[in-house]
Amino acid sequence: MSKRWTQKDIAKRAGVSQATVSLVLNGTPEQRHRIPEATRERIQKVISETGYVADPVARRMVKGRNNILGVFTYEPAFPSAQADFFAPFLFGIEEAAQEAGYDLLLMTSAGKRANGRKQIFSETNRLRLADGCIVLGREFDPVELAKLVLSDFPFVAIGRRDNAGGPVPYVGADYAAATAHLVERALGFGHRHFAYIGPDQGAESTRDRWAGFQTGIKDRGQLSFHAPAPGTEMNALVKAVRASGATAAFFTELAHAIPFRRAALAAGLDVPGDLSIIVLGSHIRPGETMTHFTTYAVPREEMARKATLALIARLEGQVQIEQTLLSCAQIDGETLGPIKPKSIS
Amino acid sequence: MSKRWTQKDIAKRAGVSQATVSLVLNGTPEQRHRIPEATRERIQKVISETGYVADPVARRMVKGRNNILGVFTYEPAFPSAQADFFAPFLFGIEEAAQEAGYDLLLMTSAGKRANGRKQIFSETNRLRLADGCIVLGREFDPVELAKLVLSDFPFVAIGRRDNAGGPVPYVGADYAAATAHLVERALGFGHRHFAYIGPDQGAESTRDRWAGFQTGIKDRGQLSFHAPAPGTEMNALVKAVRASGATAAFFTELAHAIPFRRAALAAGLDVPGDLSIIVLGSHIRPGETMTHFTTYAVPREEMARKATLALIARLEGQVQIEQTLLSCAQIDGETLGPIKPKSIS
DNA sequence: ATTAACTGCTAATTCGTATAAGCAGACTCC
DNA sequence: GGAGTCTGCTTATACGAATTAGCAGTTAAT
Repeated sequence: MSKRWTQKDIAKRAGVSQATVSLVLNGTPEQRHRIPEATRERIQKVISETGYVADPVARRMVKGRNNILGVFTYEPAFPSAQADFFAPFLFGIEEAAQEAGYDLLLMTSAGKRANGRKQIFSETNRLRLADGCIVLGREFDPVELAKLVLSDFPFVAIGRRDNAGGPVPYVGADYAAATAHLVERALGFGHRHFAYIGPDQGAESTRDRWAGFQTGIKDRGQLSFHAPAPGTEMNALVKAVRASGATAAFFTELAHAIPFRRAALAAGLDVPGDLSIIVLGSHIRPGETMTHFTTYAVPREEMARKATLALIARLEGQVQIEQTLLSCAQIDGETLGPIKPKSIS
Repeated sequence: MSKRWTQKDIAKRAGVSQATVSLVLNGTPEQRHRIPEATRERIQKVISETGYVADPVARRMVKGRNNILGVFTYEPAFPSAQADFFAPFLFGIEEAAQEAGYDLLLMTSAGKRANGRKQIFSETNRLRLADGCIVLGREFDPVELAKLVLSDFPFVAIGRRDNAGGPVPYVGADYAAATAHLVERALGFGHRHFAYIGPDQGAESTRDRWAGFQTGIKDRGQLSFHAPAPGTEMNALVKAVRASGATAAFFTELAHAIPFRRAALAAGLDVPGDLSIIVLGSHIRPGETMTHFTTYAVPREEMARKATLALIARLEGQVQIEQTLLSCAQIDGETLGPIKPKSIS
């Protein structure tokens, strides 16, 4: 059990003052130059004997900087259910942070309030241990976000965020454009009647998808069916969609599209011949389903990397607030195609 | 841009001294009792007006504790290739830390030396920001580990570790027992001649597997073929294994077993009828290969959770060093079975 | 011979908070 | 009416390193 050495201890053992030790360790070249080789060596010897390492906390007190990026996730990040959603973000953040020489502080324990959600601002808030932070999560509390914007604490959100008492710096995915593009393709295949299974309000990403869908349709097609969430009965949903006359169904959740397709096939329908299925981004690994749905890929790692770089840029002097949307790669899949002639009623 | 408020600022605005503010915030009930309601309210009002939050760094300077667990990974954790290996550990750590109210400091940027590996002890080492740490990685540098053991810094390793100038606290997987058990099953199916494709030395986990294999075989079977690493030519490897007379091939890497099986099938062999294939744990998702190999599951999340709890126990007073091995669940798979009669030469 | 510059350090202060010690005034008690 | 207690604070110090200012003693320059 070696004790925890301080500079004072080192100084005593080397027969110098604490300040000298500090100078040897961190002095500018000119300052160092004024300390003769012999003294420096003596101090270094004591340091390596003792294994002394400067206390980063004290260091940060003086310097005001830590080279630590905080990562705050609104939803608990790790319960494995969420893992596939959060992991790519974490990986991206980690990669960028590592390259820039920052460590990551995962604020997993942050205060929770009555409703079970975490909050950034609480008495036990340790955000400030970090130099800045990345904020991550599907839905943000607008009040907290506004507070964060007001504070001088540098942060960047992953995912587009509405203004919250000021512009929010973010790096997001361009759900709107990607969704509109899928609609465009469906139109190209002759589809005119659409179903949309998923919410049209809530988090920004949700609204962006809806908005992109609307834009895509414009006056060239029409929404025949809309359900914010699928009922428990997929067969009923398939029937309802068919009854509406829709030939292409857009899902916000892959998790819903999978059983829907299964039910459609079971009902003797051809996908996409009778009914096209389009998924608006997702976080389930493609490998886990056999079917290749037509969708787009949300560039999560890239978003995280860019967000981290943007945060670091802010920390290192950039004042301007960045708002970036990255485009999503289209994934062709096999669930969107032209309508089989006989299928047109 | 609100400035960064300190207790001094709050005190000034409330017309009291800094100490009073601190007392209101953290005083014992008796101390608080001595400050009248009116003053307390005045201070609280200023605090909520300004959004003041105590600087966790200064706090930690005084209190010496941080409620932060460091996570040090020897290999870079995230480049996606490694992701499937590290992610379960991280998830387990996160879960346990969150429950206990600790934040996580991922020391991703830790010093790298010439050979590209990271090291714990470097001048920029920020380990001490955390109260203790989890050390993670396939191979540890024994010198560093010894230093860590000698220092008074509390840590727990994930994965069994040899003594390093003293017992190393760890939570590991019982590779030896799990491997021995697989051999046992192979023996039960009548196999007597074995091939082992994988190293017999290196990291502890590697040696444990090899040791378990040896124990399993004892004098009831024999090692007919051994290659520390498969050559690039799988067809050649299949031939060599067959030529040796081995009927069951043990692989330390799923990544090698997959092409090996493919080559075996291509050569007209039946798996497991002619040749059984056994994998000794792996970190590739089962979903990513169609074949269900006979193997065992390394309980990574569980290991991480237990290690985190052990670390917290140490931080909170437990002196005794824990060394725990968790058993691995057997996965039956379909690549181990009895030898087809006609296959016996 | 005086000033200037250089050498080799040290003393003192700072960062923001927690906390022990203490002080002045009011009140109580015998 | 003096001691003792309680109230409502304040002052001072510590935590560990970084940093600025500066102090002796020596050497060089004019």
